[in-house]
Amino acid sequence: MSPRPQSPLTFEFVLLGLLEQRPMHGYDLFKALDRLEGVGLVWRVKQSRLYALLDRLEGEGLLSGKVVPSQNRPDRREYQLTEEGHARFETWRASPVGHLRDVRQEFLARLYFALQAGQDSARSLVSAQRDCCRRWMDEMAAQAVLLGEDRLYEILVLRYRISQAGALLEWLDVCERQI
Amino acid sequence: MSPRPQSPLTFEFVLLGLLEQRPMHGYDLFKALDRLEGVGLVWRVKQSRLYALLDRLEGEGLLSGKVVPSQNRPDRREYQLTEEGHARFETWRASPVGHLRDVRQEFLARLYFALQAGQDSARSLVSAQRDCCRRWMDEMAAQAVLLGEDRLYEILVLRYRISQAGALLEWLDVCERQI
DNA sequence: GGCCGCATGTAATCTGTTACATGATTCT
DNA sequence: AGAATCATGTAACAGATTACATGCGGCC
Repeated sequence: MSPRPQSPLTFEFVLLGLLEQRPMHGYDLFKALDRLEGVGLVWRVKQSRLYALLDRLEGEGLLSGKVVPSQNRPDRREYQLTEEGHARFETWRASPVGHLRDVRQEFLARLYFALQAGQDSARSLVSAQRDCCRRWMDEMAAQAVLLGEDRLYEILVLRYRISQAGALLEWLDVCERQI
Repeated sequence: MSPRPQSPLTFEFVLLGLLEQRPMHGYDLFKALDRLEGVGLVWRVKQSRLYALLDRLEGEGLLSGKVVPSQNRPDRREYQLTEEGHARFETWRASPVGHLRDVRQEFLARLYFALQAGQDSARSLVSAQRDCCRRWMDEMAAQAVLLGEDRLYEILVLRYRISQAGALLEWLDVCERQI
């Protein structure tokens, strides 16, 4: 077993996804994320962090980088996915997120790559996420019943979550229609 | 100028708020946050982090702690707000949050303490937050107009945000009615 | 001449998590 | 007898942010 200590959790997958489209070097990735477009709309990164993450992902065996020499400029280090990196990314892209709070960044990022992968990927992601979301709704509705009427704050918090989940469901429907 | 390097950003205020109600020691705070009730519903903390934060807040001059000796048990360290801690907390509690993403934890925490402080505090917080939220909506609507029809992903992201903000507005109305 | 873009990072610091440590008391 | 609660932390590590460093080429 080679030293592969940590599994990437969230943002790392965005890097894998961008590199799946085509091999790039760090600066390219930075520019891709620094514009208010595509995934860059939901997830930005500092340059120093980016380089550190690329290092780590290579250490974990999900990326492999090779140096491309160039004159006048510093050598560039071009990264591409390994097979394991590829496999892990596909799994990530196809799964819904498990918490309402992860929709804002994580689900939107998955959706971006699913759309790149084609209508079918995107539709099935959206529909899986909707199933999840319905389950959250049911759980929260069940919790609401247990709450005494005097717990004003707790009731409001729960209602907040339910209303956010409700809006999410409607938006997922919109997505399905637009894709 | 005493050494007060950092201003507390988010969770620290929750601690200030709990200590405003009555002086407590670390373990009390931990228990208060560890139950699925009140602020504990939206913000939890690990014990080790909690003790570290209390240290820091004392170093920043927002809390002062004094040791209360006890036999059989380790001595407890009881914290209370300093005047500056008090002032900073009041400011925090009365202001709306500046980003949609901060509603989930930060606004809900402020609401908790605003409710404790009385109906008027809570109502004025809710109404200030609604004004903010309306402004977000306007900004996003303006952005949406600039977007070409071919930018499917960008449109969906924007719609997601708008739908979340819309649900938030409705929920804020509910809050106002319930308080 | 000065600033922006290209292209890479390192170093220091801050923040948070995980795991560990202690030791009495009260509940089951 | 064993588990949970009381009450405090420390130490080691992981992660992110901030600031700094370099140096060329092209544009205004």
